[in-house]
Amino acid sequence: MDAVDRIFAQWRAERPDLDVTAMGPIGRLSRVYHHHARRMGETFARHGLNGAGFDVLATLRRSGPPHALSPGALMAAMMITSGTMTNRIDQLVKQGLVSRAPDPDDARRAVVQLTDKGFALIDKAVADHAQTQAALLAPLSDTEIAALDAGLRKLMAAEEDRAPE
Amino acid sequence: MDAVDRIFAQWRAERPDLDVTAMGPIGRLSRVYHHHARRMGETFARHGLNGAGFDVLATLRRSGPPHALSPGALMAAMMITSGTMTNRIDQLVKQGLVSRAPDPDDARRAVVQLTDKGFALIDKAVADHAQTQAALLAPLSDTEIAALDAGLRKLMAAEEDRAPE
DNA sequence: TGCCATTATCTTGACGTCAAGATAAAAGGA
DNA sequence: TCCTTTTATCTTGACGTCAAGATAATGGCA
Repeated sequence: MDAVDRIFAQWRAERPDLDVTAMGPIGRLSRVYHHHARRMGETFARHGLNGAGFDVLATLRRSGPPHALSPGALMAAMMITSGTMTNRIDQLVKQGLVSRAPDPDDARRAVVQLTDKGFALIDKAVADHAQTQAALLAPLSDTEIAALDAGLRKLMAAEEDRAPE
Repeated sequence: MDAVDRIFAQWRAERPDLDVTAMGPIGRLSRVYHHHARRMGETFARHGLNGAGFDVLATLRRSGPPHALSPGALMAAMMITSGTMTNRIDQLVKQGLVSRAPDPDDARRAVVQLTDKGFALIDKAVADHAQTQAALLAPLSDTEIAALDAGLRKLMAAEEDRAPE
């Protein structure tokens, strides 16, 4: 009987005409997500970052040498809007973690690249982050993780089918 | 091979020293959560609400007659800060969906209560919401939903143990 | 070549959230 | 009773995000 079960029971009592069975898994997923976000945010903060900044640095880092992408490519990778991307890059430039230069081949484009400082920072932060993520799943056995992941994978696939453009 | 698998493969190539196995389930959970939030937001919008307003109205509705709670009780139910709560109530009062009155027994407290208009609105909106939630889980069989929920429940329990105050 | 639709990025304004602090009332001990 | 601590709510300022629109360069077609 957790917090979501209690909400479920309240709805059963107040609106017995409704089928609220989906509420359990969806409500728990939301709570777990927010818990993960908070824990990971603490990890990022230890490196002077927030989730937004970490995402950009990590995307550049894992893209491999020369650790440079256009704002548009970063946007696509993170599923955020252009205004958000501009803002994120501004902050990281201000912190000296990435550089922004015009693209010589297409003047509409910019090239966002990890600085040495940004590279060193993200390489440490991502190692810390991987440990945090492992800790978040530690309550589950490998079998349980696999079952959870299978369900999530199927839900994610359904979503990607839905918005194919 | 979904988007998260591709990110995973990039990390394996760039940082083979790290154990990034937890990234898959956690990354997928985040994506699924954001997809759910977007879909549910569309449902709320059809009723002139956003997720914040829906949460407040739904919490009051399922609390049963007289459909009234203090801001503090609402805060605890939704795990948000006091400033956020004040703002949410302000918006709903402005829309005529809830009333805010001083508590006669404790002048520090307020009593937030559903208006008739708010009651009628949430009763329709929550029915719509239940359907949306069911649709979000439709890609999974009952067995798969149970397996997913079992994992989430365990993660949620671990979180609640962690912050027991 | 010249023009127009498309693409890429940045700007603006609004929103919801939080952290920290202000205000005010209640509760409890001396 | 008085005073301190605790509790409940609201205020303020900052942040990250988005939607819509502005700006500017590219590419394809006539």
